Amino acid sequence: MIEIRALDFDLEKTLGSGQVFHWEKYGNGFVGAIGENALFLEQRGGILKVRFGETPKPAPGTRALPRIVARYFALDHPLEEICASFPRDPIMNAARDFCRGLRIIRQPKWECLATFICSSMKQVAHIRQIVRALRQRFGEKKEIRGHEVFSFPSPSRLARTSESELRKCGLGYRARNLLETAKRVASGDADLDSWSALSDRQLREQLCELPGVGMKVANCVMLFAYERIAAFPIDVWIERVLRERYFARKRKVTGQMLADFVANYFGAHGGYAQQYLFHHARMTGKRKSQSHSIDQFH
DNA sequence: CTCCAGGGATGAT
DNA sequence: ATCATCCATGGA
Repeated sequence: MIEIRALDFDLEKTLGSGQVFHWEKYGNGFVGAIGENALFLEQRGGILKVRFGETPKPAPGTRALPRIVARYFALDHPLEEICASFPRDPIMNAARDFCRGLRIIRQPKWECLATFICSSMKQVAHIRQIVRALRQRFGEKKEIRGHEVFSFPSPSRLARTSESELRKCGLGYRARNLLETAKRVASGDADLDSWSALSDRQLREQLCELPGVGMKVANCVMLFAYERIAAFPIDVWIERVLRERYFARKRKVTGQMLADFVANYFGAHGGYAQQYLFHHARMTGKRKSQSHSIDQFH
């Protein structure tokens, strides 16, 4: 068990804000995995307590684990500075107050890309279910505190499944996109790591060539896996916020107008602003705000 | 039961 | 460039 100082950080908000989908509530904390490392996490004030499971042979040293956790949760991001850069308006102010301590996670690239290919036209609860099924069927089993945790399956593992096997995970028509993208990544045709060197525009262009990846998913992957914190995904929730709050009673607002507006208005840390607006809207929305919490184990 | 979801691809204006 | 339609699935 190790302890990490984590100031200006809210574990529950960060894990429950719809950027990652596999962490499960467990007691006063969460069980899940960072890459191949199965973990139990629990926050007590400014301290993040971490227990790790029995890992196979090449276990990262206990020296390396705190850094892996701190990097994953982006504890190095200057959150005060980022929040101070948000525009001052009633909507943004409310979201900023509500989401204090929420950080944009640095996700493994393939895991992030694959899960957001699965996310299209799915509620967060459905995505969690799909991701759980993919991990259980094709991932590697780990154990933490007597509980099974599965790593996310590699591109090559998914590349040698079939569309019908993937459909058994509840993927529907997304199965083909996930399979084809897995093949491109596994073959090296799409080299996700090398894309880190690309400009935002070039990276977005490469991502959008993958089947099942359009502007929204590309922006999610850029924001959640490539540290492009200006990337501003516009989903149905954000679009509703923009149209109802920022473009109130205006007609003929095109998608391009929304994209241009957010790029100029929310600025260099727009991705953070977007995540705060998204989480705030989803948690306080008038429509069905009951039981959005992460599923409890029993 | 109905409604709708962290959309994308395609084809018609 | 913008819009219409279809695509499966299952929680709420």
